[in-house]
Amino acid sequence: MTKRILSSRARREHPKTGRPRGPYHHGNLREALLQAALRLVETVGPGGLTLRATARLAGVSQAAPYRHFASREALLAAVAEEGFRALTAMQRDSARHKGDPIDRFQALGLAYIGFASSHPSHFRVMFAPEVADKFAYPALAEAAAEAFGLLVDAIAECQRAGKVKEGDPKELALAAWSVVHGLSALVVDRQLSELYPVKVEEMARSVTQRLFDGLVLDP
Amino acid sequence: MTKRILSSRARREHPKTGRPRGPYHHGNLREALLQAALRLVETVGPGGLTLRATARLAGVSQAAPYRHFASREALLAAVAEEGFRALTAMQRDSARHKGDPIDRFQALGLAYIGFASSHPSHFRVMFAPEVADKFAYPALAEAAAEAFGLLVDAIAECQRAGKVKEGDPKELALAAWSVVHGLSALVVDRQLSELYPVKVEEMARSVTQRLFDGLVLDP
DNA sequence: ATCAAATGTTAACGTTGTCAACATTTGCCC
DNA sequence: GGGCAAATGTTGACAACGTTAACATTTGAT
Repeated sequence: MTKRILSSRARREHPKTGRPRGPYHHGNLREALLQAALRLVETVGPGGLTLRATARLAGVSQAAPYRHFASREALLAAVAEEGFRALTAMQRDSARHKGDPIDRFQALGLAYIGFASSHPSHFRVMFAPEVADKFAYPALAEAAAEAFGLLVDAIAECQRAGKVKEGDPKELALAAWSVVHGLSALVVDRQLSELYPVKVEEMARSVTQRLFDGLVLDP
Repeated sequence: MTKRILSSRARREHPKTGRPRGPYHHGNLREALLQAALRLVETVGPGGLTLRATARLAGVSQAAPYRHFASREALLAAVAEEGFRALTAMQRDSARHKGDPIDRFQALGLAYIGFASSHPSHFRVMFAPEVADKFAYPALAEAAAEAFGLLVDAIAECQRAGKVKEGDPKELALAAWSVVHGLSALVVDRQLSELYPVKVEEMARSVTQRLFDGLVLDP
């Protein structure tokens, strides 16, 4: 049996609240709230991602989310975690079919920028100050670390293949992360509107190329 | 005569609001509000930077700010603008005494990261999503453009001195901006907490060096 | 079957952004 | 100087929000 998600609880509407009067228990409210939040963040942006709006979209009362998320911050953390997982998946996917380690590495960076520019609001939540301490949410911290780990591994792979300079792969990966994250943040925060939007891919290639010029070993 | 700033309006307190009952007109409320907002953003962070708190700190009523700022967003834009001006000043200052164009260029980048890590909350407001369209605030757009212009000019100078590859200086500057902005954002958003905080300067040098490796012409 | 735990609801509280209505002050024009 | 409009302040209201307390319903273990 498929799980019901969002506000599709059965039965008829409550005359006062207008909320569909479903079975008292939702069945999988946590997941439904997360889906509702993800939908909200894309449609109305991070500012419109409120607990009450999420509850409305999921078809439950304003206080129901507190059984599953301790606070708005906790909901944002869950949304951010989901973002890191989606980002990681997108990066893996775009690197999968590249044979050359350098190509794989570049694909990761381009996918990062691609994710940011195609899901700007979601990307912002992933780095929003509202989640003051990421490490208070271990699942979030782990999802974020996995994304960074992808870069570190790719660098190490390039080094093993003799295609990138020696050095601590973490340090090199930090430089790489900084470039792609920086361009992503500038794009998402509309600091580059003069050039926006078609040239994002072009800028991404240019910017990552500048970095490679510094990392790659020429024969 | 010196201008009164913040809540130092004369006379005695109002028995109900507790607010000092000063002369009805403040004299320079816009500036006082801006100073109050700058103080707030450093003490309580971007989330605590509310219109009402700003008004309280400036010693005026909750609605008074609306005579000078159309909305909270407008106040945030003014704070952001002030941030870009401070950043530009810091960058200029740290590059002033460098003779070599490359050194000047690196100083700009290090100053950028230095500003971000020493004023994280202010830095966040400068790139916050609440100010949806920077170009709705021409003074803000201009202040931001000036900071970017600093980088572009420094690159062009390096090129004239034959120290950096040929190419559109804007494009090269974008790569540079991306690196320093990316590292700044990662530091400010506490993505690098394992390494934090003493190593920021070290990371900054490392990361900018990686970029230079790609830009600088070796003899 | 019973009863505690899990999970939902309603109703409040304080805070916020914003606006309308009103008050005071300032500065200009005669 | 006197009067009057504009500038700039105040008060009081409203809706939306996060959060909590008190209560209701359902579920699952014994």
